[in-house]
Amino acid sequence: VAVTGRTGKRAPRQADIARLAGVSQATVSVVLGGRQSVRLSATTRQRVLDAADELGYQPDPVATRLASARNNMLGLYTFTATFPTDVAHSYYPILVGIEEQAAALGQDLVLFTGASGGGSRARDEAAIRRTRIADGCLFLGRHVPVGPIGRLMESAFPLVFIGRRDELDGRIPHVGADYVAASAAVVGQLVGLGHRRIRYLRERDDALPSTDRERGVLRGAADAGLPVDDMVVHVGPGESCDELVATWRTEGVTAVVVEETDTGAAFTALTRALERAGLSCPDDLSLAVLGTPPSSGPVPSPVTGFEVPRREMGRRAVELLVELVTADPAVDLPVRQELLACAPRAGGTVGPAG
Amino acid sequence: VAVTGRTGKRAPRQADIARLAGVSQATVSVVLGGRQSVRLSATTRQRVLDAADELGYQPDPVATRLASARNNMLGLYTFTATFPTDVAHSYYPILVGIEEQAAALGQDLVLFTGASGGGSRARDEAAIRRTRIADGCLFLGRHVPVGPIGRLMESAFPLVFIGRRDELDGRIPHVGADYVAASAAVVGQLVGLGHRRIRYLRERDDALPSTDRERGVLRGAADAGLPVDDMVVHVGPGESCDELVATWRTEGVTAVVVEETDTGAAFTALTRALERAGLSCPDDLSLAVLGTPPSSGPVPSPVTGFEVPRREMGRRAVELLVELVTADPAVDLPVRQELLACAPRAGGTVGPAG
DNA sequence: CTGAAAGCGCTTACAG
DNA sequence: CTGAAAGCGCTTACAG
Repeated sequence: VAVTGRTGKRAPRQADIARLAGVSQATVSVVLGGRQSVRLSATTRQRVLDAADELGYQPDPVATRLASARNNMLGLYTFTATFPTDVAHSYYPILVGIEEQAAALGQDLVLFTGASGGGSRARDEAAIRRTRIADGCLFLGRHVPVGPIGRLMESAFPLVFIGRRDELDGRIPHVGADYVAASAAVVGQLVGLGHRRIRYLRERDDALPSTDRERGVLRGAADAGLPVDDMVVHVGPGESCDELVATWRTEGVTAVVVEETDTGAAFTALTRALERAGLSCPDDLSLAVLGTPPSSGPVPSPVTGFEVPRREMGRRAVELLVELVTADPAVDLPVRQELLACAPRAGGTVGPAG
Repeated sequence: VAVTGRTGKRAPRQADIARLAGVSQATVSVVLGGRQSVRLSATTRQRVLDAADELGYQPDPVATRLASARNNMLGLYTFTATFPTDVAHSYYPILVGIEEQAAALGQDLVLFTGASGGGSRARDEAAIRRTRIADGCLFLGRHVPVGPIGRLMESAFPLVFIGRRDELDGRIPHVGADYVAASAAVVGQLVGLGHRRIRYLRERDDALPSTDRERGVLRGAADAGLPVDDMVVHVGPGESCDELVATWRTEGVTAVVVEETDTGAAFTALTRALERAGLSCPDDLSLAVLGTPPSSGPVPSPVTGFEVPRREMGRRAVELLVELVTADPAVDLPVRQELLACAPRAGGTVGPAG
């Protein structure tokens, strides 16, 4: 009844193989599926294999998936454009890691672009629901639409977030970076060099990567017995840091730690202000950045701080997702959540306290 | 009989809506599919819509696809890793364009990583066959496996190559760059500045982007009445250009045009040799490059030449592919092949002939 | 105007 | 050891 939809030669199906080999279509499925649970005579098996080979058979992944088997496709859902034009430096290494590991594990990747439209709630819901076409899905973005994601998790659809998440009672599987430890270590390093008056500059946007870094900084300061009350300073989008820098000079601040985000706004604002004030690092002020700045601009490169292991995060997320996908659905796995260490970057912008 | 395969709450199906609205599942399909060919009473339609809304229905993309409708998924098959670590500069803008346009047209993207394995013929065949999971597929790479691609085309599977192709009797749909015209224009520019002794340096690997550039260079030279016999010079991978540069000096060569490829090998070899020889551009020698070099290295930036419109190629390829996918299969479209113009880049490495 | 049926190409219990 | 049947969740002619 249904129409082929296209002219041209049809791709061979299991039914074609069955006809050629003189067996039933179900037998073909068993042979090609490589299921040992069912035992077939070697000759039957070989006849099927030969017929499949002769016809150049390739299974239809859509049908395979609908029949509840696996697809070998992993989804990647980004809450913004997957290939950002201006923040390529941030996502790209993650994508490289994802593709690398997906290829290694024989998984194709579905990029769900639905989110890019910046759509309504209903569109988001539909877009997220659509990830089901894959065996499982990776999610990447600063914020989580808890409704749709919760429903996906309820239905036991395998998913892994890239970046730590604490929504949904902390049950969201993820691979993140240990910003807390890395940030605390940066402060520890400064303290070790004799710095006592340290400021932490961050953007206003509250997302976990930001609050984790702040927690780390405060922990590092507290561990060293430093006063913490006036340590954290915010800078809004588009704001200048000129006044802040001037204030710090009068306060005797010797080191500044700055947040690094996708946009790099805080870092850029700070380095511009330092340049305008004619201050150089580390001579006039020690500077550390909690991540990898897009380019150090006026400040000597590399800037002291740490590396976010983006590529490894991508790779590891794929590994975890494949584990979830291939796991026996009967057994309940513990929620998979991992934080990867951030390697320190020595850099040249930190020196002993004056 | 079949098992759900997963624990957890099932997502609502059309059958659930039908039960709730008191209609048949097929009617639900008609309503939600928005088909005007079938006319339904407004009340029935509304009841179905309400029920769908109440259940939070989202169609199963896999089932939709299997039932021979469209999928809104476009494939992207690269004959190497999709996200190259070292040649990111070359593919990335294409990917950006692809994603941009795919998102604009509501298409998801399937990245087929099968090729990355560097597999056998059979693996290639399987990997390429697998692209059928999408409504159509984009192909990206220097070489074409004509067998599998030919079979795909025979079956009327919509596909578009990025980059000009002349295989399969020139019937492969593609979006390329007009290297011939752009390369001829570069030579024309040099001639206009009085250069008569010009050399063209290229790599040995023969692919269409290389031969098109060479054709353009030779055409530009021929149009200007320049002798063409000793114009083209090859450099192998890893070879130095030191001797070439020395020879050119004795031959009175005043301008060199160099090929630009993914690896940038020829350009890099040449600029290193120029540096070692202590030659500067454009004072000692005019230099033009047929593309956008990864970074100009020792040579002043930007280098005179042209821009490959990679992002536009990606965008346009998606547009063409969607046209093919949505075309009425009954009517035969002409083979879609387009060459995009390369914008000239003035640069600062070309001057009047000494 | 609406519903029952067949089919997309597979997998998987189940019956011989 | 092998085959017939049901089912995955849809779409689409076709019959009422």
